Amino acid sequence: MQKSTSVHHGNLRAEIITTAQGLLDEEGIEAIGIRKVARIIGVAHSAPANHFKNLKALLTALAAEAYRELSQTLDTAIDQTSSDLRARVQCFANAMLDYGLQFPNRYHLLWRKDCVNPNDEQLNQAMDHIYDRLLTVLEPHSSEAMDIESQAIALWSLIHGYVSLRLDGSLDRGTDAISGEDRSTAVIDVLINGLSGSQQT
Amino acid sequence: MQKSTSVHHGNLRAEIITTAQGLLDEEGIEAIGIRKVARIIGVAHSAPANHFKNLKALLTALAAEAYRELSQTLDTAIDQTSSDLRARVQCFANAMLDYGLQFPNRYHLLWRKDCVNPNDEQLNQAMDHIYDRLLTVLEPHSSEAMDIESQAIALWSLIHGYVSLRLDGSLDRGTDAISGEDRSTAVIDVLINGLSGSQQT
DNA sequence: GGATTAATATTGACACTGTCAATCTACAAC
DNA sequence: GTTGTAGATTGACAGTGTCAATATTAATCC
Repeated sequence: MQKSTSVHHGNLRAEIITTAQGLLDEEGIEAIGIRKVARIIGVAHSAPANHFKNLKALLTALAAEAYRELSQTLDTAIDQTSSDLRARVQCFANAMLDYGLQFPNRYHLLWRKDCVNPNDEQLNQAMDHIYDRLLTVLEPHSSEAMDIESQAIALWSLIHGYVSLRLDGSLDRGTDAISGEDRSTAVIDVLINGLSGSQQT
Repeated sequence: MQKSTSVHHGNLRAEIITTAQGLLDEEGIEAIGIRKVARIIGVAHSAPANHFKNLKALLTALAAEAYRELSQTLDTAIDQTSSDLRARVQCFANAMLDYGLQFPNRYHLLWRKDCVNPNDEQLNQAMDHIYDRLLTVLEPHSSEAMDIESQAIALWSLIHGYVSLRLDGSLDRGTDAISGEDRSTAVIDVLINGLSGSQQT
């Protein structure tokens, strides 16, 4: 019953991830360290090696978890949405922005390909899942005038770029005449107008 | 005449930056280290401390230099452009993408706010300069229907997001039916259509 | 139940790193 | 020629990730 008495506490792996997530959220990616996590948990400095062969492996696990969270957030955001293109896209974008604002460092980790094992299975399929959701948002629109892939990439780029810029304060420079929420819908609207717009040679 | 004989070689600061840039380009940001740079140059491990009090200070200098390079690239790209909005925007976006493709790690450093002193003077004014150039691209358009700030932010977000995704291979997933160059102009076109598009309530 | 085997935690070591303090060197100005 | 100072050196300290060898626990088989 009292696992903590035993030297093998059985769920060390989970505890490592939880602790590392805490460090990530509060101090950033670079604050995560194998020895630091072990020290916080109260275990030998090399105990985590049994569960993660590398620091990179640990960070990869964190990134995979973050991807799953984001996927789930997007899934629930989309399901409850209307059949209007503008509403669907705004909903998707808002979910993405909300996640970034709530967990800035987790969001950053998603794109730190240098911290993460690029061949990781879970990670790649989580990315694919998100991209599929993106297509789900656009597909009902399905204007034959413009290829849907370019539209998807444009939307994905715009949202990711906007969230990134928001998170690292690059947009706080100019005098923001309008509030953050209005700004984000306005920015997304610019692109939505383009989605329905006429194709040009 | 032969400075190398003297213990003070006089231009150590420049040599540090050059060496660090080399490491950045070839091995990435995390490969840069004070001691490593000193070892490569052939100087004591603590010699760089006279010119950069921190590793962060060194990285900040590198980022400032990268910002200046990008600014200059954008400047020359814009000057030789027509008065057509589409052409101007495509030109701006292409210059940005080209810089990212040529120096991926320098581009990444631009957005690594955790590596860099956020209060650095040169850095901030370089960022402002780029944003001004962005407005220069859009201003002649000046449709009163939509506020130019949202347009600028949308464009900036789209370009930055697209370049980022391209650089870390996130767009290599789907079957790219069209070539990279055509894809990028198509993606930008989606947004340009939105810039001229009708404003929606 | 008792011995064996596999999983997991510990300890110690190695080669790194950034940063600080104290020292030494060489040049410049007075 | 002496002095002052910017710049380079050396040494130390507290960290880090990773590996190898050891010890301990848990599970499996006879």
